[in-house]
Amino acid sequence: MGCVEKRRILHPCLYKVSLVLGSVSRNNAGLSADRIITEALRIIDGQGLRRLTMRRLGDALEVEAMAIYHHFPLGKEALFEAIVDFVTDVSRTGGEETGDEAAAQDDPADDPEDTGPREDTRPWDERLRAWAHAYRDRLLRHSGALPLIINRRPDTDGALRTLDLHYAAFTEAGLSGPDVVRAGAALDSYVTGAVIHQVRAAGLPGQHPAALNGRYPHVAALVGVELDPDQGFDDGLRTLLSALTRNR
Amino acid sequence: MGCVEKRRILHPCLYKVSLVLGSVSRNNAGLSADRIITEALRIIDGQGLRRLTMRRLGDALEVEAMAIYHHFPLGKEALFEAIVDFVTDVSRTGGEETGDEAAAQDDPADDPEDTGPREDTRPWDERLRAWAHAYRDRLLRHSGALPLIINRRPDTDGALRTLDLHYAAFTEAGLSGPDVVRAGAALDSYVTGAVIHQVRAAGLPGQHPAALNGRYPHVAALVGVELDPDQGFDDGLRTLLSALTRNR
DNA sequence: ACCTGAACACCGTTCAAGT
DNA sequence: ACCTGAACACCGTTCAAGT
Repeated sequence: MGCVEKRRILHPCLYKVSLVLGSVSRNNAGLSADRIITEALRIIDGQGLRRLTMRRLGDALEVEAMAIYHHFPLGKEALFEAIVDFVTDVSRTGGEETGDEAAAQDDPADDPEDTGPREDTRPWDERLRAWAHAYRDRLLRHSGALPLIINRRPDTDGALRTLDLHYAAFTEAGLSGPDVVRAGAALDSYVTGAVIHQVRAAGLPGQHPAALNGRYPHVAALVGVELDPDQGFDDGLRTLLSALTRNR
Repeated sequence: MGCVEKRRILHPCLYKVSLVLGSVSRNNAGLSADRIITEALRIIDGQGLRRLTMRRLGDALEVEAMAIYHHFPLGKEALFEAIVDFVTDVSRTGGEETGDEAAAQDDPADDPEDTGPREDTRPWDERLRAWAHAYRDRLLRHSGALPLIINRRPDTDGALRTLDLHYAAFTEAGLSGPDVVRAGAALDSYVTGAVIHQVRAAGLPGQHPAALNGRYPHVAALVGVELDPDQGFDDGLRTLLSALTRNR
Protein backbone atom coordinates (compact mmCIF):
# COMPACT_ATOMS: atom_id res chain seq x y z
CA MET A 1 0.00 0.00 0.00
CA GLY A 2 2.54 2.55 1.14
CA CYS A 3 5.30 1.42 -1.17
CA VAL A 4 5.64 2.60 -4.73
CA GLU A 5 6.15 -0.31 -7.05
CA LYS A 6 8.64 0.28 -9.83
CA ARG A 7 7.29 -0.73 -13.20
CA ARG A 8 9.39 -3.12 -15.18
CA ILE A 9 10.46 -1.22 -18.27
CA LEU A 10 12.93 -3.83 -19.34
CA HIS A 11 10.97 -5.00 -22.33
CA PRO A 12 10.76 -1.63 -24.11
CA CYS A 13 14.54 -1.23 -23.73
CA LEU A 14 15.20 -4.56 -25.33
CA TYR A 15 12.80 -3.69 -28.12
CA LYS A 16 14.63 -0.45 -28.79
CA VAL A 17 17.95 -2.27 -28.99
CA SER A 18 16.47 -4.88 -31.25
CA LEU A 19 14.98 -2.22 -33.45
CA VAL A 20 18.32 -0.44 -33.79
CA LEU A 21 19.97 -3.74 -34.62
CA GLY A 22 17.29 -4.32 -37.20
CA SER A 23 16.55 -7.74 -35.78
CA VAL A 24 12.87 -6.87 -35.27
CA SER A 25 10.42 -5.56 -37.85
CA ARG A 26 9.13 -2.27 -36.42
CA ASN A 27 5.37 -2.29 -35.94
CA ASN A 28 5.07 1.22 -37.28
CA ALA A 29 2.77 2.33 -40.04
CA GLY A 30 4.06 5.90 -39.94
CA LEU A 31 0.93 7.12 -38.25
CA SER A 32 0.91 10.60 -36.71
CA ALA A 33 -1.65 13.06 -35.43
CA ASP A 34 -1.08 15.29 -38.43
CA ARG A 35 -1.55 12.47 -40.91
CA ILE A 36 -4.73 11.38 -39.14
CA ILE A 37 -6.15 14.91 -39.17
CA THR A 38 -5.30 15.42 -42.82
CA GLU A 39 -6.92 12.14 -43.81
CA ALA A 40 -9.97 12.85 -41.66
CA LEU A 41 -10.42 16.18 -43.41
CA ARG A 42 -10.11 14.49 -46.77
CA ILE A 43 -13.00 12.22 -45.81
CA ILE A 44 -15.06 15.12 -44.45
CA ASP A 45 -14.48 17.22 -47.56
CA GLY A 46 -15.12 14.35 -49.93
CA GLN A 47 -17.91 12.36 -48.31
CA GLY A 48 -19.26 14.52 -45.49
CA LEU A 49 -18.90 14.58 -41.75
CA ARG A 50 -21.40 11.79 -41.13
CA ARG A 51 -19.23 9.34 -43.07
CA LEU A 52 -16.15 10.07 -40.99
CA THR A 53 -15.88 6.85 -39.04
CA MET A 54 -13.01 5.53 -36.99
CA ARG A 55 -13.08 2.37 -39.08
CA ARG A 56 -13.25 4.20 -42.40
CA LEU A 57 -10.52 6.56 -41.25
CA GLY A 58 -8.40 3.56 -40.35
CA ASP A 59 -8.99 2.08 -43.81
CA ALA A 60 -7.94 5.34 -45.46
CA LEU A 61 -4.76 5.34 -43.37
CA GLU A 62 -4.20 1.65 -44.17
CA VAL A 63 -4.26 0.83 -40.50
CA GLU A 64 -6.64 -0.83 -38.06
CA ALA A 65 -9.13 1.69 -36.62
CA MET A 66 -7.88 1.03 -33.11
CA ALA A 67 -4.43 2.37 -33.97
CA ILE A 68 -5.93 5.87 -34.06
CA TYR A 69 -6.59 5.68 -30.33
CA HIS A 70 -2.89 5.60 -29.68
CA HIS A 71 -2.58 9.14 -31.05
CA PHE A 72 -5.97 10.34 -29.76
CA PRO A 73 -6.47 8.45 -26.49
CA LEU A 74 -9.62 10.40 -25.72
CA GLY A 75 -11.29 9.12 -28.87
CA LYS A 76 -13.35 10.72 -31.56
CA GLU A 77 -14.23 13.82 -29.58
CA ALA A 78 -10.53 14.63 -29.21
CA LEU A 79 -10.05 14.05 -32.92
CA PHE A 80 -12.87 16.50 -33.62
CA GLU A 81 -11.18 19.03 -31.38
CA ALA A 82 -7.93 18.65 -33.29
CA ILE A 83 -9.74 19.03 -36.60
CA VAL A 84 -11.35 22.25 -35.42
CA ASP A 85 -7.99 23.55 -34.26
CA PHE A 86 -6.46 22.71 -37.61
CA VAL A 87 -9.19 24.32 -39.70
CA THR A 88 -9.49 27.33 -37.43
CA ASP A 89 -5.82 28.19 -37.08
CA VAL A 90 -5.14 30.31 -40.13
CA SER A 91 -1.50 30.99 -39.24
CA ARG A 92 -0.34 27.46 -39.99
CA THR A 93 -0.05 26.70 -43.66
CA GLY A 94 0.61 23.01 -43.40
CA GLY A 95 -0.76 20.19 -45.42
CA GLU A 96 -3.23 22.02 -47.60
CA GLU A 97 -3.09 21.27 -51.29
CA THR A 98 -3.09 24.81 -52.57
CA GLY A 99 -3.91 23.73 -56.09
CA ASP A 100 -3.13 26.23 -58.81
CA GLU A 101 -3.10 29.40 -56.72
CA ALA A 102 0.14 28.30 -55.10
CA ALA A 103 2.29 30.93 -56.77
CA ALA A 104 -0.16 33.77 -56.15
CA GLN A 105 0.79 34.49 -52.55
CA ASP A 106 4.51 34.06 -53.10
CA ASP A 107 6.38 36.92 -51.54
CA PRO A 108 9.96 35.75 -51.17
CA ALA A 109 11.24 36.52 -47.68
CA ASP A 110 14.50 38.44 -47.41
CA ASP A 111 16.10 36.14 -44.91
CA PRO A 112 15.66 32.47 -45.67
CA GLU A 113 16.30 31.60 -42.01
CA ASP A 114 13.20 30.58 -40.06
CA THR A 115 13.05 33.27 -37.41
CA GLY A 116 9.59 32.34 -36.19
CA PRO A 117 6.53 34.58 -36.61
CA ARG A 118 7.74 38.02 -37.64
CA GLU A 119 5.89 41.14 -36.64
CA ASP A 120 3.20 42.03 -39.17
CA THR A 121 3.95 45.61 -40.16
CA ARG A 122 0.88 46.23 -42.30
CA PRO A 123 -1.72 48.75 -41.10
CA TRP A 124 -4.49 47.41 -38.86
CA ASP A 125 -7.22 47.19 -41.51
CA GLU A 126 -5.07 45.28 -43.96
CA ARG A 127 -4.15 42.79 -41.26
CA LEU A 128 -7.79 42.24 -40.32
CA ARG A 129 -8.90 41.91 -43.92
CA ALA A 130 -6.13 39.43 -44.62
CA TRP A 131 -7.17 37.35 -41.63
CA ALA A 132 -10.85 37.49 -42.56
CA HIS A 133 -10.19 36.31 -46.10
CA ALA A 134 -7.86 33.55 -44.99
CA TYR A 135 -10.30 32.36 -42.33
CA ARG A 136 -13.19 32.44 -44.76
CA ASP A 137 -11.19 30.41 -47.29
CA ARG A 138 -10.46 27.80 -44.65
CA LEU A 139 -14.11 27.52 -43.63
CA LEU A 140 -15.31 27.29 -47.21
CA ARG A 141 -12.71 24.70 -48.14
CA HIS A 142 -13.68 22.53 -45.18
CA SER A 143 -17.32 23.50 -44.93
CA GLY A 144 -18.21 19.94 -43.97
CA ALA A 145 -16.47 20.57 -40.65
CA LEU A 146 -18.60 23.63 -39.85
CA PRO A 147 -20.92 21.71 -37.49
CA LEU A 148 -17.87 20.80 -35.41
CA ILE A 149 -16.78 24.40 -35.08
CA ILE A 150 -20.07 25.72 -33.75
CA ASN A 151 -20.19 24.40 -30.25
CA ARG A 152 -16.49 24.14 -29.56
CA ARG A 153 -15.26 27.00 -27.33
CA PRO A 154 -12.53 29.17 -28.83
CA ASP A 155 -10.20 28.77 -25.86
CA THR A 156 -7.28 27.10 -27.56
CA ASP A 157 -3.88 28.71 -27.98
CA GLY A 158 -4.51 29.50 -31.61
CA ALA A 159 -7.87 31.09 -30.89
CA LEU A 160 -6.41 33.29 -28.17
CA ARG A 161 -3.53 34.32 -30.42
CA THR A 162 -5.98 35.29 -33.15
CA LEU A 163 -8.11 37.21 -30.66
CA ASP A 164 -5.02 39.05 -29.49
CA LEU A 165 -4.18 40.07 -33.03
CA HIS A 166 -7.72 41.36 -33.52
CA TYR A 167 -7.72 43.33 -30.28
CA ALA A 168 -4.31 44.80 -31.11
CA ALA A 169 -5.54 45.89 -34.54
CA PHE A 170 -8.72 47.49 -33.25
CA THR A 171 -6.76 49.24 -30.51
CA GLU A 172 -4.43 50.57 -33.18
CA ALA A 173 -7.52 51.80 -35.00
CA GLY A 174 -8.38 54.01 -32.04
CA LEU A 175 -10.88 51.89 -30.15
CA SER A 176 -10.61 51.06 -26.47
CA GLY A 177 -12.32 49.07 -23.74
CA PRO A 178 -15.71 47.53 -24.61
CA ASP A 179 -15.52 48.91 -28.13
CA VAL A 180 -12.58 46.63 -28.86
CA VAL A 181 -14.43 43.57 -27.58
CA ARG A 182 -17.54 44.54 -29.52
CA ALA A 183 -15.52 44.98 -32.71
CA GLY A 184 -13.80 41.63 -32.26
CA ALA A 185 -17.14 39.90 -31.77
CA ALA A 186 -18.61 41.64 -34.81
CA LEU A 187 -15.70 40.62 -37.04
CA ASP A 188 -15.85 36.96 -36.02
CA SER A 189 -19.63 36.90 -36.36
CA TYR A 190 -19.43 38.48 -39.79
CA VAL A 191 -17.12 35.85 -41.26
CA THR A 192 -18.99 32.93 -39.73
CA GLY A 193 -22.38 34.26 -40.77
CA ALA A 194 -21.28 35.01 -44.33
CA VAL A 195 -19.75 31.57 -44.80
CA ILE A 196 -22.74 29.70 -43.43
CA HIS A 197 -25.12 31.73 -45.55
CA GLN A 198 -23.06 31.00 -48.64
CA VAL A 199 -22.86 27.28 -47.89
CA ARG A 200 -26.59 27.02 -47.20
CA ALA A 201 -27.55 29.03 -50.26
CA ALA A 202 -25.31 26.97 -52.57
CA GLY A 203 -27.34 25.91 -55.57
CA LEU A 204 -30.33 28.09 -54.70
CA PRO A 205 -32.79 28.91 -56.01
CA GLY A 206 -33.17 25.60 -57.76
CA GLN A 207 -36.92 26.22 -57.74
CA HIS A 208 -38.84 26.61 -60.93
CA PRO A 209 -39.87 30.26 -61.10
CA ALA A 210 -43.31 29.13 -62.20
CA ALA A 211 -43.75 27.17 -58.98
CA LEU A 212 -42.85 30.23 -56.93
CA ASN A 213 -44.98 32.71 -58.80
CA GLY A 214 -48.08 33.80 -56.99
CA ARG A 215 -47.12 32.42 -53.63
CA TYR A 216 -43.81 34.20 -53.22
CA PRO A 217 -43.99 37.10 -55.68
CA HIS A 218 -41.00 39.02 -54.32
CA VAL A 219 -38.78 35.96 -54.46
CA ALA A 220 -40.03 35.15 -57.96
CA ALA A 221 -39.28 38.68 -59.13
CA LEU A 222 -35.63 38.31 -58.15
CA VAL A 223 -35.10 34.72 -59.16
CA GLY A 224 -32.47 35.44 -61.81
CA VAL A 225 -30.26 37.64 -59.65
CA GLU A 226 -26.87 36.08 -58.99
CA LEU A 227 -24.34 37.78 -56.73
CA ASP A 228 -20.61 37.20 -56.59
CA PRO A 229 -20.01 35.89 -53.06
CA ASP A 230 -16.33 36.89 -53.02
CA GLN A 231 -17.08 40.45 -54.04
CA GLY A 232 -19.99 40.66 -51.63
CA PHE A 233 -17.85 39.38 -48.78
CA ASP A 234 -15.10 41.91 -49.34
CA ASP A 235 -17.56 44.80 -49.74
CA GLY A 236 -19.36 43.88 -46.55
CA LEU A 237 -16.09 43.42 -44.72
CA ARG A 238 -14.84 46.89 -45.65
CA THR A 239 -18.17 48.44 -44.71
CA LEU A 240 -18.13 46.64 -41.36
CA LEU A 241 -14.59 47.69 -40.49
CA SER A 242 -15.19 51.32 -41.30
CA ALA A 243 -18.50 51.30 -39.40
CA LEU A 244 -16.82 49.78 -36.35
CA THR A 245 -14.04 52.36 -36.26
CA ARG A 246 -16.01 55.50 -37.09
CA ASN A 247 -15.42 58.27 -34.52
CA ARG A 248 -17.47 57.38 -31.52
CA MET B 1 -48.82 -5.68 -66.81
CA GLY B 2 -51.28 -3.42 -68.55
CA CYS B 3 -54.03 -3.92 -66.02
CA VAL B 4 -54.21 -2.01 -62.80
CA GLU B 5 -54.68 -4.35 -59.92
CA LYS B 6 -57.04 -3.17 -57.23
CA ARG B 7 -55.57 -3.50 -53.78
CA ARG B 8 -57.56 -5.46 -51.26
CA ILE B 9 -58.47 -2.97 -48.57
CA LEU B 10 -60.89 -5.30 -46.89
CA HIS B 11 -58.80 -5.90 -43.81
CA PRO B 12 -58.37 -2.26 -42.84
CA CYS B 13 -62.12 -1.76 -43.20
CA LEU B 14 -62.86 -4.60 -40.86
CA TYR B 15 -60.35 -3.20 -38.41
CA LYS B 16 -61.99 0.20 -38.55
CA VAL B 17 -65.37 -1.34 -37.87
CA SER B 18 -63.96 -3.38 -35.04
CA LEU B 19 -62.31 -0.29 -33.62
CA VAL B 20 -65.56 1.65 -33.72
CA LEU B 21 -67.37 -1.25 -32.07
CA GLY B 22 -64.66 -1.27 -29.43
CA SER B 23 -64.13 -4.97 -29.94
CA VAL B 24 -60.44 -4.43 -30.64
CA SER B 25 -57.89 -2.64 -28.48
CA ARG B 26 -56.44 0.08 -30.70
CA ASN B 27 -52.68 -0.24 -31.10
CA ASN B 28 -52.21 3.50 -30.84
CA ALA B 29 -49.83 5.26 -28.49
CA GLY B 30 -50.96 8.69 -29.65
CA LEU B 31 -47.79 9.23 -31.61
CA SER B 32 -47.62 12.07 -34.10
CA ALA B 33 -44.95 13.94 -36.06
CA ASP B 34 -45.41 16.99 -33.83
CA ARG B 35 -45.04 15.02 -30.63
CA ILE B 36 -41.92 13.30 -31.98
CA ILE B 37 -40.33 16.61 -32.99
CA THR B 38 -41.15 18.21 -29.64
CA GLU B 39 -39.66 15.31 -27.71
CA ALA B 40 -36.59 15.21 -29.98
CA LEU B 41 -35.99 18.89 -29.28
CA ARG B 42 -36.35 18.28 -25.57
CA ILE B 43 -33.56 15.71 -25.79
CA ILE B 44 -31.39 17.97 -27.94
CA ASP B 45 -31.85 20.93 -25.58
CA GLY B 46 -31.33 18.87 -22.45
CA GLN B 47 -28.65 16.35 -23.40
CA GLY B 48 -27.22 17.51 -26.71
CA LEU B 49 -27.59 16.47 -30.33
CA ARG B 50 -25.23 13.52 -30.07
CA ARG B 51 -27.48 11.88 -27.52
CA LEU B 52 -30.55 12.08 -29.73
CA THR B 53 -30.99 8.45 -30.67
CA MET B 54 -33.94 6.71 -32.25
CA ARG B 55 -34.01 4.29 -29.33
CA ARG B 56 -33.70 7.01 -26.71
CA LEU B 57 -36.34 9.05 -28.50
CA GLY B 58 -38.61 6.01 -28.49
CA ASP B 59 -38.05 5.60 -24.75
CA ALA B 60 -38.95 9.24 -24.13
CA LEU B 61 -42.14 8.77 -26.15
CA GLU B 62 -42.86 5.49 -24.32
CA VAL B 63 -42.87 3.63 -27.59
CA GLU B 64 -40.58 1.25 -29.42
CA ALA B 65 -38.01 3.10 -31.51
CA MET B 66 -39.30 1.51 -34.68
CA ALA B 67 -42.67 3.19 -34.29
CA ILE B 68 -41.01 6.49 -35.21
CA TYR B 69 -40.38 5.18 -38.71
CA HIS B 70 -44.09 5.08 -39.33
CA HIS B 71 -44.21 8.87 -39.05
CA PHE B 72 -40.80 9.49 -40.63
CA PRO B 73 -40.40 6.70 -43.19
CA LEU B 74 -37.15 8.19 -44.48
CA GLY B 75 -35.53 7.81 -41.08
CA LYS B 76 -33.37 10.04 -38.97
CA GLU B 77 -32.38 12.39 -41.76
CA ALA B 78 -36.04 13.22 -42.38
CA LEU B 79 -36.52 13.77 -38.66
CA PHE B 80 -33.59 16.18 -38.70
CA GLU B 81 -35.18 18.02 -41.61
CA ALA B 82 -38.43 18.36 -39.70
CA ILE B 83 -36.59 19.62 -36.61
CA VAL B 84 -34.83 22.28 -38.69
CA ASP B 85 -38.15 23.32 -40.21
CA PHE B 86 -39.70 23.59 -36.78
CA VAL B 87 -36.87 25.62 -35.23
CA THR B 88 -36.47 27.78 -38.30
CA ASP B 89 -40.11 28.67 -38.92
CA VAL B 90 -40.67 31.63 -36.64
CA SER B 91 -44.28 32.15 -37.70
CA ARG B 92 -45.56 29.03 -35.98
CA THR B 93 -45.86 29.42 -32.23
CA GLY B 94 -46.69 25.84 -31.40
CA GLY B 95 -45.44 23.72 -28.59
CA GLU B 96 -42.84 25.97 -27.06
CA GLU B 97 -42.98 26.34 -23.32
CA THR B 98 -42.86 30.10 -23.15
CA GLY B 99 -42.06 30.07 -19.45
CA ASP B 100 -42.74 33.29 -17.62
CA GLU B 101 -42.60 35.69 -20.55
CA ALA B 102 -45.90 34.33 -21.85
CA ALA B 103 -47.93 37.43 -21.05
CA ALA B 104 -45.37 39.85 -22.44
CA GLN B 105 -46.28 39.51 -26.11
CA ASP B 106 -50.03 39.47 -25.51
CA ASP B 107 -51.75 41.85 -27.87
CA PRO B 108 -55.42 40.87 -27.91
CA ALA B 109 -56.68 40.64 -31.46
CA ASP B 110 -59.85 42.58 -32.36
CA ASP B 111 -61.60 39.71 -34.08
CA PRO B 112 -61.36 36.43 -32.21
CA GLU B 113 -62.04 34.49 -35.42
CA ASP B 114 -59.05 32.75 -36.90
CA THR B 115 -58.75 34.45 -40.27
CA GLY B 116 -55.36 32.99 -41.10
CA PRO B 117 -52.19 35.09 -41.32
CA ARG B 118 -53.21 38.72 -41.40
CA GLU B 119 -51.21 41.31 -43.27
CA ASP B 120 -48.51 42.82 -41.09
CA THR B 121 -49.11 46.57 -41.22
CA ARG B 122 -46.02 47.68 -39.34
CA PRO B 123 -43.30 49.60 -41.21
CA TRP B 124 -40.62 47.55 -42.93
CA ASP B 125 -37.89 48.02 -40.32
CA GLU B 126 -40.10 47.01 -37.41
CA ARG B 127 -41.13 43.86 -39.27
CA LEU B 128 -37.53 42.92 -39.98
CA ARG B 129 -36.39 43.62 -36.43
CA ALA B 130 -39.27 41.59 -35.03
CA TRP B 131 -38.33 38.66 -37.25
CA ALA B 132 -34.65 38.92 -36.39
CA HIS B 133 -35.33 38.88 -32.66
CA ALA B 134 -37.78 36.01 -32.91
CA TYR B 135 -35.41 33.98 -35.09
CA ARG B 136 -32.49 34.67 -32.75
CA ASP B 137 -34.56 33.57 -29.76
CA ARG B 138 -35.42 30.31 -31.51
CA LEU B 139 -31.80 29.59 -32.38
CA LEU B 140 -30.59 30.39 -28.87
CA ARG B 141 -33.28 28.29 -27.24
CA HIS B 142 -32.43 25.31 -29.42
CA SER B 143 -28.76 26.01 -29.93
CA GLY B 144 -28.03 22.29 -29.78
CA ALA B 145 -29.76 22.00 -33.16
CA LEU B 146 -27.50 24.58 -34.82
CA PRO B 147 -25.27 21.95 -36.48
CA LEU B 148 -28.38 20.60 -38.22
CA ILE B 149 -29.31 23.98 -39.62
CA ILE B 150 -25.97 24.71 -41.25
CA ASN B 151 -25.92 22.41 -44.20
CA ARG B 152 -29.62 22.10 -44.82
CA ARG B 153 -30.76 24.21 -47.79
CA PRO B 154 -33.39 26.83 -47.03
CA ASP B 155 -35.74 25.66 -49.77
CA THR B 156 -38.72 24.68 -47.65
CA ASP B 157 -42.04 26.48 -47.75
CA GLY B 158 -41.36 28.29 -44.51
CA ALA B 159 -37.94 29.45 -45.65
CA LEU B 160 -39.34 30.80 -48.92
CA ARG B 161 -42.16 32.57 -47.09
CA THR B 162 -39.65 34.21 -44.76
CA LEU B 163 -37.46 35.21 -47.70
CA ASP B 164 -40.49 36.73 -49.39
CA LEU B 165 -41.26 38.80 -46.30
CA HIS B 166 -37.68 40.04 -46.20
CA TYR B 167 -37.60 40.95 -49.88
CA ALA B 168 -40.94 42.75 -49.54
CA ALA B 169 -39.65 44.75 -46.59
CA PHE B 170 -36.42 45.76 -48.28
CA THR B 171 -38.33 46.70 -51.42
CA GLU B 172 -40.59 48.85 -49.29
CA ALA B 173 -37.43 50.43 -47.88
CA GLY B 174 -36.52 51.63 -51.37
CA LEU B 175 -34.10 48.93 -52.52
CA SER B 176 -34.43 47.06 -55.79
CA GLY B 177 -32.80 44.29 -57.80
CA PRO B 178 -29.49 42.94 -56.52
CA ASP B 179 -29.60 45.31 -53.54
CA VAL B 180 -32.63 43.47 -52.19
CA VAL B 181 -30.91 40.10 -52.49
CA ARG B 182 -27.74 41.48 -50.91
CA ALA B 183 -29.73 42.94 -48.01
CA GLY B 184 -31.58 39.68 -47.45
CA ALA B 185 -28.32 37.76 -47.38
CA ALA B 186 -26.77 40.25 -44.98
CA LEU B 187 -29.71 40.07 -42.58
CA ASP B 188 -29.71 36.27 -42.45
CA SER B 189 -25.93 36.17 -42.09
CA TYR B 190 -26.04 38.70 -39.28
CA VAL B 191 -28.45 36.72 -37.11
CA THR B 192 -26.72 33.40 -37.69
CA GLY B 193 -23.28 34.86 -37.06
CA ALA B 194 -24.32 36.66 -33.91
CA VAL B 195 -25.99 33.58 -32.44
CA ILE B 196 -23.08 31.27 -33.17
CA HIS B 197 -20.61 33.74 -31.75
CA GLN B 198 -22.68 34.04 -28.59
CA VAL B 199 -23.02 30.28 -28.21
CA ARG B 200 -19.32 29.68 -28.77
CA ALA B 201 -18.26 32.46 -26.42
CA ALA B 202 -20.56 31.28 -23.61
CA GLY B 203 -18.53 31.04 -20.45
CA LEU B 204 -15.50 32.77 -21.92
CA PRO B 205 -12.97 33.85 -20.88
CA GLY B 206 -12.72 31.20 -18.24
CA GLN B 207 -8.96 31.64 -18.42
CA HIS B 208 -7.00 32.90 -15.46
CA PRO B 209 -5.81 36.40 -16.39
CA ALA B 210 -2.43 35.49 -14.96
CA ALA B 211 -2.11 32.66 -17.47
CA LEU B 212 -2.87 35.02 -20.34
CA ASN B 213 -0.62 37.85 -19.28
CA GLY B 214 2.51 38.23 -21.31
CA ARG B 215 1.46 35.92 -24.12
CA TYR B 216 -1.77 37.65 -25.06
CA PRO B 217 -1.47 41.14 -23.59
CA HIS B 218 -4.38 42.69 -25.46
CA VAL B 219 -6.74 39.91 -24.42
CA ALA B 220 -5.49 40.12 -20.84
CA ALA B 221 -6.09 43.87 -20.77
CA LEU B 222 -9.77 43.37 -21.61
CA VAL B 223 -10.42 40.26 -19.57
CA GLY B 224 -12.99 41.85 -17.28
CA VAL B 225 -15.12 43.39 -20.01
CA GLU B 226 -18.58 41.84 -20.18
CA LEU B 227 -21.05 42.85 -22.87
CA ASP B 228 -24.80 42.41 -22.86
CA PRO B 229 -25.48 40.13 -25.85
CA ASP B 230 -29.12 41.24 -26.21
CA GLN B 231 -28.21 44.91 -26.28
CA GLY B 232 -25.31 44.27 -28.63
CA PHE B 233 -27.52 42.30 -30.99
CA ASP B 234 -30.16 44.99 -31.22
CA ASP B 235 -27.61 47.76 -31.68
CA GLY B 236 -25.85 45.87 -34.45
CA LEU B 237 -29.16 45.02 -36.08
CA ARG B 238 -30.25 48.65 -36.23
CA THR B 239 -26.87 49.70 -37.56
CA LEU B 240 -27.01 46.99 -40.22
CA LEU B 241 -30.51 47.87 -41.39
CA SER B 242 -29.76 51.55 -41.69
CA ALA B 243 -26.47 50.84 -43.47
CA LEU B 244 -28.22 48.55 -45.94
CA THR B 245 -30.90 51.11 -46.83
CA ARG B 246 -28.79 54.25 -46.97
CA ASN B 247 -29.35 56.14 -50.22
CA ARG B 248 -27.42 54.30 -52.86
C1' DA C 1 6.20 2.65 -28.40
C1' DC C 2 3.09 1.41 -31.73
C1' DC C 3 -0.18 -1.48 -33.68
C1' DT C 4 -3.48 -5.75 -34.02
C1' DG C 5 -7.62 -8.81 -32.99
C1' DA C 6 -11.33 -10.08 -30.54
C1' DA C 7 -14.96 -8.48 -27.89
C1' DC C 8 -18.88 -5.46 -25.93
C1' DA C 9 -22.54 -2.27 -25.86
C1' DC C 10 -24.95 0.56 -28.73
C1' DC C 11 -26.70 2.44 -33.04
C1' DG C 12 -29.91 3.06 -37.59
C1' DT C 13 -32.82 0.51 -40.35
C1' DT C 14 -35.62 -3.48 -42.47
C1' DC C 15 -39.10 -6.66 -42.41
C1' DA C 16 -42.52 -9.83 -41.08
C1' DA C 17 -45.97 -9.98 -37.78
C1' DG C 18 -49.58 -8.51 -34.56
C1' DT C 19 -54.12 -5.92 -33.58
C1' DA D 1 -53.30 2.32 -39.73
C1' DC D 2 -50.26 1.96 -36.16
C1' DC D 3 -47.12 -0.39 -33.43
C1' DT D 4 -44.02 -4.51 -31.85
C1' DG D 5 -40.00 -7.97 -31.92
C1' DA D 6 -36.35 -10.04 -33.88
C1' DA D 7 -32.69 -9.44 -36.86
C1' DC D 8 -28.65 -7.29 -39.58
C1' DA D 9 -24.86 -4.43 -40.55
C1' DC D 10 -22.28 -0.98 -38.62
C1' DC D 11 -20.42 2.02 -35.04
C1' DG D 12 -17.18 3.82 -30.84
C1' DT D 13 -14.37 2.06 -27.44
C1' DT D 14 -11.75 -1.26 -24.22
C1' DC D 15 -8.42 -4.49 -23.33
C1' DA D 16 -5.17 -8.07 -23.66
C1' DA D 17 -1.72 -9.34 -26.75
C1' DG D 18 1.89 -9.04 -30.23
C1' DT D 19 6.52 -7.08 -31.91
